[in-house]
Amino acid sequence: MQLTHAYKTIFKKALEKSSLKPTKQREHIFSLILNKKDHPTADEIFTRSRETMPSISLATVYNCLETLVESGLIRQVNFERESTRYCPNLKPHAHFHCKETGAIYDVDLPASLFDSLKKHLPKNFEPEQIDINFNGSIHNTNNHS
Amino acid sequence: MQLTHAYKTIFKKALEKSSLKPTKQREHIFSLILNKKDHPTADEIFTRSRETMPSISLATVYNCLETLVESGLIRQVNFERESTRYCPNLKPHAHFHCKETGAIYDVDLPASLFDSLKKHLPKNFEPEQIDINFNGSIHNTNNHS
DNA sequence: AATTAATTTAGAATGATTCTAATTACACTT
DNA sequence: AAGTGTAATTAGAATCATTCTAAATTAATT
Repeated sequence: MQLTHAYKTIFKKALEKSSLKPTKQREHIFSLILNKKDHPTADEIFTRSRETMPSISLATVYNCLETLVESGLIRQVNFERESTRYCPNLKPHAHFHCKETGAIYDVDLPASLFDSLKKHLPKNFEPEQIDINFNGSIHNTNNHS
Repeated sequence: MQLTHAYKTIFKKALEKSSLKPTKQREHIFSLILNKKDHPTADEIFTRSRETMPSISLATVYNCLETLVESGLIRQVNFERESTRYCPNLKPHAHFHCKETGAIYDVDLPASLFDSLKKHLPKNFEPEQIDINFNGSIHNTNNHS
């Protein structure tokens, strides 16, 4: 539940670039998301935060998540109208949502694929973010069937 | 605000396949979405419905939209946590969301692109639906700048 | 120590959607 | 045509994630 020195620097730099302060709460939530990469919801983050920071409030969790997203340290992931989830993986990737378990998996994609997607937009469309979401199920690959 | 004969057949067939009934309300809402392809929300559909069917309720609109989605006649489109929007375009395509105006545009994509996306999934991941959402702005292409 | 601005906090408010229970519509028997 | 049963519709209450509000706290600066 501690940021490495490297991440602490990234964290401070990113916040200061938007003239935001690297507070205890923001750092706590950032480290929590970094260290358990399971795409938690705000409420799950709230519960986990309180284990080591019992005084934190839900509003603060929402506030911190917003500032972390704004400063580019984490990404939001939305599936249908489920609660927003948060993801520390900043590499180009997609998400797979298992409709049976509700789990979300990162799917790495080459940047070239994002480029070819962009080619299909009209020239004056300027995408800032591209979200690719798979929805489906995960087959049990039982050996020796 | 009337379905063509061809669409009426498609409509009936699709519902009957799931043993659902082609009611007045369902047909009304389907025709409304087909004829104004601007990705309306449930609430917008509710308002438009009442113009010609004043007795319809919001709950019915939600119910009908659910059955139309289930029977594959329309698709849901979600951007962040905004209200769900509905789309009658069943061809493979993506959506572009203009963050300035909030408007949503269809972006046609070749099926081959969806295929190459699928190739990046682990073998036991079975996608049922792939959502591709662009978020950004639309530049004003002023001539003679 | 006093001033200021930003952040955190608790709890209320919001808003989209879903749920509930009652009513209505319709297909199928008698 | 009346009766029965099932599905669909309806109004309004309930839910739940998120945002808002206003007060309290914190930290940096004078």
